[in-house]
Amino acid sequence: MKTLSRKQREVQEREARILEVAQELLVQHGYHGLSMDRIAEVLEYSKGTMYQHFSCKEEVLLALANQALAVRLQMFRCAAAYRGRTRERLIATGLASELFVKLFPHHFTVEQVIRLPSVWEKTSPRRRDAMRAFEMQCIAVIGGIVRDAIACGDMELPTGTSPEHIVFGLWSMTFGALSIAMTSVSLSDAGLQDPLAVLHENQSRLVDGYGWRPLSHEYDYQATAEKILSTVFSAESRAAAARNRA
Amino acid sequence: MKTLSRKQREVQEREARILEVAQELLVQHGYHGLSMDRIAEVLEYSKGTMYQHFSCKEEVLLALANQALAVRLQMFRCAAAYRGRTRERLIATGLASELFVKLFPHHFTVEQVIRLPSVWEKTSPRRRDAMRAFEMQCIAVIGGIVRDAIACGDMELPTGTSPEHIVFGLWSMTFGALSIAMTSVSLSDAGLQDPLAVLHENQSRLVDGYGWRPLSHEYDYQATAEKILSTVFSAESRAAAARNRA
DNA sequence: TTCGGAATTGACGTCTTGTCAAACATTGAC
DNA sequence: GTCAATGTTTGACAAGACGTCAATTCCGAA
Repeated sequence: MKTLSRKQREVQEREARILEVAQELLVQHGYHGLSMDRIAEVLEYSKGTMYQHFSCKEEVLLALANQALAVRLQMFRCAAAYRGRTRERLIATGLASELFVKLFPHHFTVEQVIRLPSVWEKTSPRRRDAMRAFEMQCIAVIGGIVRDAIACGDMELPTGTSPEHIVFGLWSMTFGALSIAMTSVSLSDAGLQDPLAVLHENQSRLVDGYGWRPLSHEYDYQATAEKILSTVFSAESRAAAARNRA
Repeated sequence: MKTLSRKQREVQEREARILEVAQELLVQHGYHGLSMDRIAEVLEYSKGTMYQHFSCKEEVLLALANQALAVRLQMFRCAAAYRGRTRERLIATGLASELFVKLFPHHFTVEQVIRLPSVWEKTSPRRRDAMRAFEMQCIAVIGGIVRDAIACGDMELPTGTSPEHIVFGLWSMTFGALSIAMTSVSLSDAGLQDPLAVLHENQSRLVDGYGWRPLSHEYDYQATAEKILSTVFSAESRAAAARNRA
């Protein structure tokens, strides 16, 4: 029993190291620079051993994605637990997404690649389901805030509009804005020097459009954001700032 | 002179055929199924000849992207020329994006791939600039509608907010929603059966949030959308419907 | 017909993924 | 301590992709 569990621990340990190296290669040399051979070479294991852990390269990527998504879900839960008005809690989740992309810049590439049908197809149902579960739980966290807002009278939704509609709106806008900001080259040429600030404005306007009180001109949400960054996510925002400097 | 131009025509013709085949392979076998060897095999040319036209595989992809983007820009311009209130013209451009992704489903994969840094790096400045130019012109078209709205009093923007901010909001939301809808598997599990309808609602709410008149509850924009689809984009919407059936 | 430059070819070098038989290590029974 | 059985690790190998380039073919002009 003891020896078995030691073996198991060794296997888990090595799996973690594989992902560590994979992430490092991804950060340093991009997607092109990530290969099973190179991971094996760095870790001084043979390629065969790699394939004992992950049946294909795509599985490594999806495992990497899931690792990061677990952290993101945790951050979302911290954000949703912020003690404040419902709309402030929503802002906290928005800040969580931004800090997440700053802290895990490689995750963006990973998600871009993993979502390609020809890559997705090769992954295992087990890990696919894990990823879906993370996605659903993130939606549920934000959806919960929306429901709280309705319950406490901060907002009314017309019949036919479910809380998930707002979640989808914020999700798509945030995802889209970060995607474009990360990959598009000509934004500042088009008069968009600070896409993050513009994203914040648009998020506010969208939520205003749903009549979620207090509306953006009735309340100092800038102060809310600063407070959240310095309390709930103080460690994360310091780490992100440090990374920005480097 | 005459013979030279005939040669040139032959070259252009072949280039078009290469892109045709590349698109077909992409649609039928996904990104994984697209290779230079296979294009050459289908066209019964040698691989070397392929590389006379495109210096690498990435160039083929970017050429494909630019081909589609030219069509999209054209569609945007048609949309913006719709004779109606400014907000109706905006809706026309939204419909144009949707029809575009329905008519060029492969373009989505292409853009996803081309935006990967390790792919983008290998492309030529010439084609990169072309892509950037298409992007900027699309922004300019929508930006023009926003400016018209301000000029005719349909909307006021606070100081510090440029028309491009709204463009970015709509762009990111639409891009994000379509991305998620195309690649995410668990949407209907999360209560989002019809992401396109939800996108429309969110676009309306965002524009409402900017106070662009007439607001969504003051006007029948559903009717506008139907009219646009049956007039400006009647050919495109019929083609998209036919493709949906298949 | 012949010549010279341009276009075309496909074998080749290199890299990557994923497999598998053989070598090696570990365990538990005696 | 020995040994067989079981599990693990290895690296050579097959398959397939990209991109190159020397050799060949083609073609128009003289």
